Amino acid sequence: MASGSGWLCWVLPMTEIRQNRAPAANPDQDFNPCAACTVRDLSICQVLDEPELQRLAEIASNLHFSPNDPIIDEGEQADYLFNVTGGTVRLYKLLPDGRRQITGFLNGSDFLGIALNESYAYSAEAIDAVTVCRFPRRKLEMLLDEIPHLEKHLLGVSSNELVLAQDQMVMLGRKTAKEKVVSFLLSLSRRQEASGGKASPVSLPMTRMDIADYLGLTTETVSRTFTKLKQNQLIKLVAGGDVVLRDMDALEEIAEGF
Amino acid sequence: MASGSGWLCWVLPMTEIRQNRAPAANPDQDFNPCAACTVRDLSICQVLDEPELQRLAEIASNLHFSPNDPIIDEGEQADYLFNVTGGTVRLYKLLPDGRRQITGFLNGSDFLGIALNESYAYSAEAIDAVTVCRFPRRKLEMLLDEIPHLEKHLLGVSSNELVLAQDQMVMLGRKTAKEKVVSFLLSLSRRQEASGGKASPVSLPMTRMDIADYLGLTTETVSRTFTKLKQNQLIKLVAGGDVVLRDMDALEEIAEGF
DNA sequence: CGGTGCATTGATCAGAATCAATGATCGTGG
DNA sequence: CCACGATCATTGATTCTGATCAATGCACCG
Repeated sequence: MASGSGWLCWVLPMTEIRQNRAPAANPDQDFNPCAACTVRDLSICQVLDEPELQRLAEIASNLHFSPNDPIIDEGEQADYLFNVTGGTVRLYKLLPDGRRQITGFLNGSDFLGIALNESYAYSAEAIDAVTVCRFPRRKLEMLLDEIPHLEKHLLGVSSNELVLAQDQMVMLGRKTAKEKVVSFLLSLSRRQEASGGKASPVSLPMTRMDIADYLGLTTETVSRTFTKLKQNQLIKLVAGGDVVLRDMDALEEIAEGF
Repeated sequence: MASGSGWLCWVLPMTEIRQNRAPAANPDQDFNPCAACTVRDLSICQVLDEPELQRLAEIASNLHFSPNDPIIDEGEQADYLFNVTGGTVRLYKLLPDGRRQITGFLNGSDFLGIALNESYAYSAEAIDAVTVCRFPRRKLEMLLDEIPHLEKHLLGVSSNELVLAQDQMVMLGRKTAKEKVVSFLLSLSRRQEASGGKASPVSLPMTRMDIADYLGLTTETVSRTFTKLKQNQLIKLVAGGDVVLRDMDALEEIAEGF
């Protein structure tokens, strides 16, 4: 989910993060929307120079979605790739009887649709108000041929996702409910930090049901686990559904099963 | 998870082996190996022409491992990439208290090490007698720059792995023990077919413990589930630990949770 | 206000884990 | 060649974590 780490080499020139640009307003193709992009230096665009960015802008459109809007449907023809520029997205797969597994949450600067198959391997929905940058797949592929270091970067992103997927497997297959919930909170915390925020009040835009379907649990178990963590002074729930992590070290140990 | 499509071809050896860790690893005889490669047409070598193949052969070494030999260790410096050319490999991650999650089984033509940062994200061990083709990472990186379509192919392989990883998450998070075991047998079956074999007597080189650690179960539960499937005439255990799938359609339905 | 989601808490149940014993298979050495 | 030990698989008895069933609480919004 987190983009950024390189594969064969670190292609990322870690320019400092410019946080204060205004969000892209209603975008049209008559100016370069990337210039105003708030996640540009965190996303795949960080490896592009001005002319390249211009090329990309020409094939991109900005879209936004309201809570629970579908963004892509599993099995649907994969005509577009996306870059999330704001809000939070859930990716999931369903079993025929309705059981759901959420495979990841995306937010600002995450790339969506990297699976370059004919059809999408999972569904994606907006959790809150979401903005994305959308690229027609065919055009992006052509662009990739012209910008080899972009392709290399995508390979890095992809291989990083693979590492995260394996952590996720350990979590789903071998951790207890408590360890799962704590791991989840810590991963959100690290993610917030990585994108320039604070580690501690972790924001939880998703519902308990989303969390449960991500962790392979039920809402009740997630809720009970939160309650126990509160009782143990390890977390605190505050306004807006945010969670304060009160003892990072203790939480880290719990997450790894010590 | 049968880590997807194969990658680099069975390019061999000649370079002397700098044996840093792997036991029982001997270089093969020095003839041009690609000609005799059994997995070449299944691997990424299908996109290479003769000169390119030659370049690859020059940087490759052939190694083999005995059952339970370590191939790579999680956290170790990732100096090499591998292509499995024979036998079966288990990939796994451990929690500090020893709980193990197997994230995939690799065999002929599978690539090992694609999810790669500076250090390996998981450990790998030989399950049975394993042969691999090993590439120094630095040299392979240089080669990638010269062969762009190899890099593109790699992105495809990587994104395919991601799709498989997501199926694995559904399995671990939302399937019952029975569904897990049946899904596992079917994935092995499909894999055998894809590499030119028969769908039905599925060969199981790994132990019940390996299967359990792959499915997020215990050996006892795996064993009991096999027994129940036998009783229901859905499978039959035959000599050599092979499993006959007696009713594909019924098994497919069970695996998807209908 | 009253309704509609969502979250929390409680009581009970069930599926898989754990604890424990027995069987089967295989490799080794006497 | 057989006996022994070691490893792995199977089966049984019991426990326990997390699921299920059910009710209540809470906040937001028309």
